[in-house]
Amino acid sequence: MENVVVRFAPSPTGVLHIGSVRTAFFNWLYAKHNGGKFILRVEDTDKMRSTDENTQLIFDVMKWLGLSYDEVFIQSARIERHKEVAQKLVEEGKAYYCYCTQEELEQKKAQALEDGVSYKYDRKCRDGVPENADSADPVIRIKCPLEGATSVNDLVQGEVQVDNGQLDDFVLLRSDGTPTYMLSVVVDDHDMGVTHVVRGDDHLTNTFRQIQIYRACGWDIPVYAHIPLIYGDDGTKLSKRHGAVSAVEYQNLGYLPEALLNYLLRLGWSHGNDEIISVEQAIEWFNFDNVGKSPARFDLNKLNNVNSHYIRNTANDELYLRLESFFEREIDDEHKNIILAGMRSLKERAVTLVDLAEAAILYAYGPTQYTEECIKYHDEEHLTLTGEYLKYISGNENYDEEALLMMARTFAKEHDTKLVEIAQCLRCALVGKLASPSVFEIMQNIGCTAVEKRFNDYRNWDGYSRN
RNA sequence: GUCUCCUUCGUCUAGAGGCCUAGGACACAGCCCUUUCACGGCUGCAACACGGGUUCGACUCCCGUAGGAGACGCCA
Repeated sequence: MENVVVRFAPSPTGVLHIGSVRTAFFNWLYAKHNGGKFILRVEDTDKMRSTDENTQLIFDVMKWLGLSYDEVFIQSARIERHKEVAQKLVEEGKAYYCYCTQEELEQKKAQALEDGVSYKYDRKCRDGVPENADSADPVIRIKCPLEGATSVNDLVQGEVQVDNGQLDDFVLLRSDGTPTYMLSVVVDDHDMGVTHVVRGDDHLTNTFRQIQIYRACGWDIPVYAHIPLIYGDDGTKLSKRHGAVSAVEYQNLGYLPEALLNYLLRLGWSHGNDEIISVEQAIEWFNFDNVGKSPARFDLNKLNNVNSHYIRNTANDELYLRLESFFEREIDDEHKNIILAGMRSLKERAVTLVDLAEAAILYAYGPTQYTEECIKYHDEEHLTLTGEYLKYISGNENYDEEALLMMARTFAKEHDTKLVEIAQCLRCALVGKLASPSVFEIMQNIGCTAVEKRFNDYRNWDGYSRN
């Protein structure tokens, strides 16, 4: 494939949607796979709804995900060019001024709805300016063919054909002189040399309109690939009511970019039975043949699974770096080292970076409260037994996990009890709940003094007044 | 309503006419491992929407039906 040029063209009228992220990723992969160019184009022609915050968010998310682009454009900077094309089409008789007022069109639309027929602009102004044209600011509409059919050979959807009778003379330039999306995309894609348009299949029907513009301008039509949308668990287009939909939300929820990308890739695309696919492998394998045509539902369980996999497989020091923004307190060097020492077993238990950060703080600093289940190990028997175990080991030189465990086993046997009784009581003291990495590992890492302090705190806990 | 698209376990999917007694992954259940929780290992549960063709043979090809989704803006 020579000189592939693709683009990701989000509009900053809302926060960057997770579905858009997948579109961006597929574009990026296709460019990388073919050694082509990837363009980021912010489509902000709707000035009323576009915001700088959302634009910034797009850049931030792309950076977070590592989706680098070769060029970046802000569409509104190109408005003059868009206008120029519209004007030229009018001069060539391929587009025309329409003086119909919005009220007039609203009325016709309402009428069509009442009659139960589908509304299409009636082309009133197509063959010349009507007598009573008093609208000061007309729009420019394209002259769509009245007969025949338009077809595309989509890389994902296959051959799709639509009767031109379905098309109406849509607006290219608004009455305030600004271009519509339909015009802007086509002009920009052409000017930027875009060879492949990869986007959500909600744009499929727009394609037939956009092709009319290409034809009117006499330009080459790009290759299209319309990928299915991501649905929510109820099978409809993923939206806010389904939960988190913006890319930053997932970042804040503690998902790793590589995990999110891996998950999104497998949603609708496959490579045999492969589930964990690195970005490098994805670049090598990606193609549109293996993109399914049917929409996929977003499944948080699977994302969680993939995320925990990537967390487990990230090196400890690297993981610590990623974790820093999730810590809810300052960490001094001493405690940082404790966390690093415990990272191997901590990361095995985490689903998100949020979980991991929380568990790490607990590990290094100890509990600030105890869960209800700790009451069970807060009776005289457990406290005495565990207290004696701590006394039993206090004089020992080897304060390491293995030795502590061995001594606990011996101690339990001597006192005719089970290891689990001591371990769980210790666990309550050390982290305030019944699930954690090995208590003996924690003891080794935080040291004898901290262990005794945590145990005393636990002993002094007034567990029974909590209820 | 009109147009377009879709339909394999609950979910993501493998499947290019015989390899299918339909495979994998997530989720779920059970067992093993085990100081808890996880991890890991094993086992189980669970699907070709329906009806017609074509064919010696159909999850795979064709046609219908049903269901679902998307698009129908001076939004993108």
